[in-house]
Amino acid sequence: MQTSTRDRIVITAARLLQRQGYVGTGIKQIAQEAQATLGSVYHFFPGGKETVAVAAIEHSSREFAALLRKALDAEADPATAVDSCAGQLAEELRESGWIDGCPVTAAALETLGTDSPIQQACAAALRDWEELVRDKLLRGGFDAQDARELATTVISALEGAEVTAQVTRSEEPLRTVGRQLARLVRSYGGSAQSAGGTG
Amino acid sequence: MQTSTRDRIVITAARLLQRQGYVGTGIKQIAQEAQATLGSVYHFFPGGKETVAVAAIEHSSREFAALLRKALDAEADPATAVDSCAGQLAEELRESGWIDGCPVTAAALETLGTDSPIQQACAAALRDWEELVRDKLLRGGFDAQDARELATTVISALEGAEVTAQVTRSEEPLRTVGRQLARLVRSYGGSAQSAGGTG
DNA sequence: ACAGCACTAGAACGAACGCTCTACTCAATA
DNA sequence: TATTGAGTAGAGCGTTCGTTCTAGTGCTGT
Repeated sequence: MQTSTRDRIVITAARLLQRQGYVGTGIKQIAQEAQATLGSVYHFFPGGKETVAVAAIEHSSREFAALLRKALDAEADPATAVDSCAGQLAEELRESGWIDGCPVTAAALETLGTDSPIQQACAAALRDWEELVRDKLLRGGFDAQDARELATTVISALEGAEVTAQVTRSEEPLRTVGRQLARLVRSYGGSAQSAGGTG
Repeated sequence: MQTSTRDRIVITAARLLQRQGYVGTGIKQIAQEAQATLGSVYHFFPGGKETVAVAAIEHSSREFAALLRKALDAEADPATAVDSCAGQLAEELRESGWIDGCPVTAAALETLGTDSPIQQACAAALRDWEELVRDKLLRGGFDAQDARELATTVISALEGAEVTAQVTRSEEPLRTVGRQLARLVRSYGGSAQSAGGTG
């Protein structure tokens, strides 16, 4: 077997959580689709379902961060890079049949009232992604506060556009939001080297 | 009793769906919190859980549309109106203890693979809300295509900002996104120069 | 009075849930 | 050979799920 049983469980759980949410995903389903048994799942994750979910979300978070980092680094201009991110998300979403969206949103929304580890893992993921965008803007010469506000906006807008794209089964929301975000970023100072400051 | 049993079921289901999603909300819980019995629920909704959910989402959609319309109409300038919307959402979110977010996102994400009536109701809700924003922009003198793209961006960004605000338990994402959206809107042909009094 | 209807009330069903439990395989050691 | 520990395998626990079912209540028209 190429991947270990533990890894297969985490990867499968991540995919199922992304598509069905926390409550909608059963331990038995995870075991079955990971080609593992119930005993194996509880062997590697004595903490039960919640522990599996946290590991899965952390895995998804790292995976999405890698995608984000790669897309951001591929373009020198931050505005173009943000637009490129949206395009990449649109492409992957379409290829998955509109089901593989943001890996943490579904799980996050289901555990809102609680202060569960799942909730915390989702919050950490959002924070990490936002930081990636913020750093890209800082490297592009943006003012610290502008970079922070733009990063929040970019991540939130991409998040929302992905949901909209999934629900409407169309790339258009992501494409449109990508364009508008690029325009917004460019409205600060115009090009890569100048610093904004209209705040 | 002031409200009818049917209405209590729909309103209760709407609130629970918003907070717990579709899978996480049980028919028995709906009945109990609506002070109705299982028999009543199945009397009014012979189609079962899915029928209740669709009615609840349609209710939430109308309710949110009313809030949106009111916030948009309160300001003449579209950019200021959008910012005001975000502020209103932030306020209500904080007051609810960060649990009453977008009324359809959670349910939408759980039924993505399917072409269930729930999915369609969520898609219709998003479309309606976007149309409200688009009409506001058109009344503000915006070009048709600009209005459409901006409306998509505004709804998506607000959607995402609401989720981010819920997860991080902070108004800041909504406040920030509101400011940035206003800036984006203003970047099209200046601020409220045309169509001051729209009534 | 009585039939008819809208609605209330909740017991009960099969299925699925998360989780625990015992039994097993098998390679590595002594 | 015997023992040990990691990992596999799945039966079965108690609970809850969505749904169905029968029984009963209260109001209306005749």
